Amino acid sequence: MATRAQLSQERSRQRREELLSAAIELFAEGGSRAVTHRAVAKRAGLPPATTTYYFESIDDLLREALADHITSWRNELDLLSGMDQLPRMGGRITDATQVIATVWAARPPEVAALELSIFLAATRDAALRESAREALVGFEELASRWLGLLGIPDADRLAPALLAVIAGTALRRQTGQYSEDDEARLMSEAIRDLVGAHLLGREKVDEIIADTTGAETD
Amino acid sequence: MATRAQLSQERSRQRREELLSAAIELFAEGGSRAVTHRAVAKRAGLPPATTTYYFESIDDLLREALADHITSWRNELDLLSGMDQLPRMGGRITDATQVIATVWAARPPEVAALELSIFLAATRDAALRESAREALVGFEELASRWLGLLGIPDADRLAPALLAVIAGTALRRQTGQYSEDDEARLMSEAIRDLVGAHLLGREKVDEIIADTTGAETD
DNA sequence: ACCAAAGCAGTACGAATGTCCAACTAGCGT
DNA sequence: ACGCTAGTTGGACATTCGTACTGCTTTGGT
Repeated sequence: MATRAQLSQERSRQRREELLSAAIELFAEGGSRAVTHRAVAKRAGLPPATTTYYFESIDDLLREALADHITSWRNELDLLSGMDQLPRMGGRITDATQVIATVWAARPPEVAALELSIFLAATRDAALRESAREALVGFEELASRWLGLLGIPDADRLAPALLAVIAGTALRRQTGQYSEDDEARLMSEAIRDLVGAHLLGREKVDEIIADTTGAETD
Repeated sequence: MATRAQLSQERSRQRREELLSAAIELFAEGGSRAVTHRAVAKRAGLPPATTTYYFESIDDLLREALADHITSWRNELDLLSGMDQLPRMGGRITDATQVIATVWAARPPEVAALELSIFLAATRDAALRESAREALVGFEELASRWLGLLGIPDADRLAPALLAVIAGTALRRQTGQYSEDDEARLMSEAIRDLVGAHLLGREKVDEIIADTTGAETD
C-alpha cells in the first residue's frame, strides 16, 4: 500500500499551503516588504529553512501565494455561481442590487484591499497577470449569468460596467471617505442606474441626454 | 542679504525633491521592495548618505514620496479644473464622454497602476489615507463641476458613481483583458448610461426595471 | 530488521539593508 | 581674516536578508 507515502505527501502539501497562507497574511498586513523567508516560516510556526525547501526563491513564494489566493477567490465565486440563489429573489432587480450590496458589505475592507493589491501586483508579473485575467473573466461570466437569470437581455454587454462600478467602489471604500452604509447605497444606486439605462437601450439614452443638455446650450 | 542662504535652501529643497522623485520611480517599477536608501540615492545621482540626511527613515521617505505624488496629481487635476475647457464642447454630453475617454487614453497604464497602488498603499497608513481622501474629494469636486457645466442637475450625486466607473475601468485595464480602444469604449458607454439614468430620475428608472423584469417573473 | 531515499531542520555565510557618525565643505556675519 | 553654523558626505556598524550546505529523522521496500 502507498498509504504511508500518500499520507506523507499529504502532510507535505499541507505544510506548503500553510506557508502560502502565512505569506498572504504577511502581505496583507505589511505589503511585499513584510514577506521574508524567516517571517513566513515564523508565522506558519515552522523552522526557518522550510521556506527555502519548498520554494525556489522568495519571489516564487510570494508569486505563488498571490496566485493561490486568486484561485481560491475564484473558486469561492464559482460556488456562489453554482448556487443560483438569485432567482429566489423573485426576479426583481432592485432586490438583486440589495443582494449584491449585502454580499459586498459582508466582505471586509481589509480583504477587499488584499484582493485589489493582488490585482495590481499582477501588473508587474506576467504569470500573475494571467491569473488575474482569468479571475476577471470568471467574475464577468458570473455577473453575466446572474443578470441573465434576472431576465436582462444582452447581459454580456452590461457585465463589464457592473464590475467596474463594483471595483471602483471597492477602491474608494479604502479611503474611508464614506461610511459603509453610504458605500453600499452608492454602489446599489449606480448599479440600478446602469441596469436601467441598459434596459432602456442606447438610442433612448442618447435621446434623453440630447433633450436635457442639448436644448439648454444650443 | 540672505540671497545666498536662500539659494542654498532652494538647492536643498530641490535635492529633496529629486530623492522623492527617484523613490516614486523605483516604487512604480518594482514596488515598495525596490525603494531602499542606496537605490534611491543612486537613481537620483546623489551620494548614499543623502537619503538618511533628508529623511528620518526609509518608511518616511516612501510615505512622503507617495503623499507628494498624490499632491502633484491633484494639482494637475486642479489645473484642468481651472481651464474649464468643457463648455467649448457645446454642452453635448456625448462629446464630454469623448473628452473623458481621450484624457483617459492619454494617461498610460503604468501611471494609472502607480496611482492605484498609491491609493491602496494608503490603506495601511493613516497619514497617507488622509492624502488619498483629499485627492478623492478633489476628483469628485472636479467631476461635479464639469457635470454642472454641462447642465446636469444634482451633479454632486452623480459624481461618485462616475469616479467609481473610471477607477474600476482603470483597475481592469491593468489585466490587459480588453484592448485600449475597448476599455475607452466600455468606460464611455458606462458613463453615458450613468448620466442618462441620472437625468431620467430614480422613479423612471425603477419603473423601467419593474416593467422589464417584474413582468417576466411575476 | 535493515537500508536506500526522501523529507526535514539547524546552521553558516555572503550580500544587502537601515542607520549612524565623524569629518569635510562652503557660505555668512563679524 | 576668521571662526561658526548648516549643509553634506564617505565610511563603518549591526542587523537582516536570501540562500546553500550538512547532517538528522522519518518513511517505504525488502
